[in-house]
Amino acid sequence: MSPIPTNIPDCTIFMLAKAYQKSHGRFKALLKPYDLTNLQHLILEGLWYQQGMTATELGKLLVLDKATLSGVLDRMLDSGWIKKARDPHDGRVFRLSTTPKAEAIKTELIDLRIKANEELLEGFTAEEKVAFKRLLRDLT
Amino acid sequence: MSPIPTNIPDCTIFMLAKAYQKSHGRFKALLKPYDLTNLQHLILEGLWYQQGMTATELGKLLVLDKATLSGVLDRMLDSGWIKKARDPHDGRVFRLSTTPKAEAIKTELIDLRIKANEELLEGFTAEEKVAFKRLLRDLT
DNA sequence: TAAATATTGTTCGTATGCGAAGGGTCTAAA
DNA sequence: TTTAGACCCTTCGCATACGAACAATATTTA
Repeated sequence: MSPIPTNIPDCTIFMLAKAYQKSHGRFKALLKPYDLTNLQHLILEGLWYQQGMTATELGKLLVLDKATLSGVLDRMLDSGWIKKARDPHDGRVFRLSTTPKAEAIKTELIDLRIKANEELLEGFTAEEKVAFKRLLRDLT
Repeated sequence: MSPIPTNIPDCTIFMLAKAYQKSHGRFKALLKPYDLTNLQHLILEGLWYQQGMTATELGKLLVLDKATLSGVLDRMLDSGWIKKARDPHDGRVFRLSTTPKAEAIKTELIDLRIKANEELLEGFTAEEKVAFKRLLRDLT
């Protein structure tokens, strides 16, 4: 990852995009051995947070478009990470949950995410970490 | 844009993704009247910073993959925002520059970008703005 | 100079990401 | 109970994003 030139116009949107790009790329590399994409990992974490959600609920939790979810859920179904089950009370809905294949590496993946976050912020002091996370949250 | 739930695991990568998603979406809406995407706008700003760059140089400045650039540059050529000219000294290279169509709204677009950045950070104090931008830059 | 290597840009494959349209299902109003 | 509206999911279209392979061109090396 190249460093960003310093004499360009002041643009927080751009800095945000590049900070995201960098953190995404690093975590992507960490996930590669597991044959998981960042989005697929995020969906697993979402289901570990709450099993049995519908796609709409999952989309609200993760702030993702349902059109984006539709495709990735299919691929995760094919690759055996998640299950879909029709809701007996609502024929429109699928209930989503993880499979044993996902459960088998659950703690490993969560540790990996924690470590990736720590590495991302390793250059910050404890105060800077707190401040940065608070400001980031205020942005959303 | 839905607010992010507060009781999920602490994940800066996710917060960064959502902050980027939000700023990207807002600026996207501002750019829509001009028939420009965020990436196309970014490329125009890059060329306004320095005209005559090659695609590789532009990619280094904006931290973008050459494969990503190849497609968007073609579309911007077709829609008349930029020009390509072969370098007389290096047959592999195209020199990129903006067209009069882009120059005609240059100040308007730069003002729009400045305004979008101000709106993004409008909830922050002056000190918070400085701190956030510094921490963001340190991340990259 | 000739061959090996490096650089530039394109193309392909795969995976997001989202707006819009559409079909199936549920709910509520008439 | 019929039906209009709301809700859920899928599909399509378009635009990123990037790794890998590739052709054309430069540069370096033997």
